[in-house]
Amino acid sequence: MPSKSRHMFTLSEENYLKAIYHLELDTDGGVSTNAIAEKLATKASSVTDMVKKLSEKEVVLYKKYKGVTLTILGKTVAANVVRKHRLWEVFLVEKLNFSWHEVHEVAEQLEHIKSAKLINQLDRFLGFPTHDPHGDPIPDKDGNLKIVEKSLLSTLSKNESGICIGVDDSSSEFLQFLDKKGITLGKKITILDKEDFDDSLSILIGDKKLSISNKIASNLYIRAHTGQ
Amino acid sequence: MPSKSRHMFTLSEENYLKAIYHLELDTDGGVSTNAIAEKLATKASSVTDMVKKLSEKEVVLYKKYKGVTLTILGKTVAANVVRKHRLWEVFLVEKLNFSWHEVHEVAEQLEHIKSAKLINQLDRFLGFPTHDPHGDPIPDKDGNLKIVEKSLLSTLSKNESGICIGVDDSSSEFLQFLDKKGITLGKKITILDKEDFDDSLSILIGDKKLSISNKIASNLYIRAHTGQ
DNA sequence: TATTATTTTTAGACTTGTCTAAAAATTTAT
DNA sequence: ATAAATTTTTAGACAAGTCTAAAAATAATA
Repeated sequence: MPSKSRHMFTLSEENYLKAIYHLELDTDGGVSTNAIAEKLATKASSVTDMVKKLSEKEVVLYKKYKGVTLTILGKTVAANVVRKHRLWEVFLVEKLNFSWHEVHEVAEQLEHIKSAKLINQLDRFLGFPTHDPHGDPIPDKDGNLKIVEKSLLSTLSKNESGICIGVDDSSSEFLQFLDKKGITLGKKITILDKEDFDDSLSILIGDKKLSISNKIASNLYIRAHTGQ
Repeated sequence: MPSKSRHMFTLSEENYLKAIYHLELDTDGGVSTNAIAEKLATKASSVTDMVKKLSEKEVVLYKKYKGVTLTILGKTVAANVVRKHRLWEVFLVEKLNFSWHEVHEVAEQLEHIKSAKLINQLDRFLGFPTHDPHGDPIPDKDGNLKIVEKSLLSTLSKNESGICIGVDDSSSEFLQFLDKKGITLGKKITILDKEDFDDSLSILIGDKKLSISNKIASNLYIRAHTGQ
């Protein structure tokens, strides 16, 4: 009976903290009960119950009907789960030959393994990576993210170019689509032309010319790449 | 809601199957309720409940008051958990610089990760190891063990020698004791002398002479090693 | 074999995390 | 600003896995 200290969290608690963490990143103000319920594919009533519990454990701030916010402690715990998730994803791709579209499900399980030594050694073994296979930043031990200046491919103008550094939608379908088109992280992409009619793009990637829809271009992150 | 097929087992069910698997190896006939309870540090009444459930899932044979036996299916499931446990132990020692006394706790968690691809790729990544860091055999995909002829160091006679290939007691304390004495798997051990009084041994390991108690010698497995 | 001791099972309760259905609060719209 | 729609919370229930305490079965002993 590992005496349930304020620093031990169940699998379910970790998943809630992670969901709130992600939702907070693109929400201003508290995260709503419904938003959490949707993200975790559960019911609002279940969220209310859990949020009360997390509030007692002092990892979230909660005022009835007002949504929740992570405390410093909560943010640290959540970031650590995210850190583990992304490090495992790197491991799966770099060492075990997984494709980037196959890693999420397994990392969802591995992120809950508890062992500080394991994760620190894994980090070292992987060469202290800063980004996961989808281009998302890996929080450091203190939960801090290295922010990289990035823009959506769809915002570039004709003749501009950049390096593909991440995806916004990391669903399996989208990633497999990118594989099929030969679009992978690290590749240089140049806008050859933009079609006003449907905002589709003609791009140069490697030595191949491709035409991609605006929907695709709105899900690809690019790091500016001036000069050749 | 992963529709609970006959091939999906909860963490708790897997732990029971594993416990029964290990107990069956050194018991003839059914495994008793109390034995399982002791191994899992739980109560006999809990075991009875779980055993009924496992019986319905057709992974154990159970007759009230008569103990349990694994079915073919149950044995396969259990062996697969053991396989995962031991492969992860190899990973931790070989790749992440864990000591052999540190791996058990973490492997207890990792053994429950569900992904056939993960375990197959891990196996390949590790070079298809046949034994874990304590010398225990790793079941293959079908649950079969490669049996190696082994004897306890305590059964060797004066002037006989062998290769240290495993431990019986793999508690952290014992393993750390062995570390301190410089006794590791793969080393050649020669019996220099046996003391009738307390059955202690004088041994040669590498180029060092050591005196070890019978208790130690009864926990070390040796593969016969004729000639030099 | 009768009695005692041990093992195993049953019965009922508790916790965690979830759900449905209904009530309450908040927000939106008229 | 009041009514309608939406969101959130409460209340009560359920399944999994565990526990304690008591009953039943089996094993050991006299």
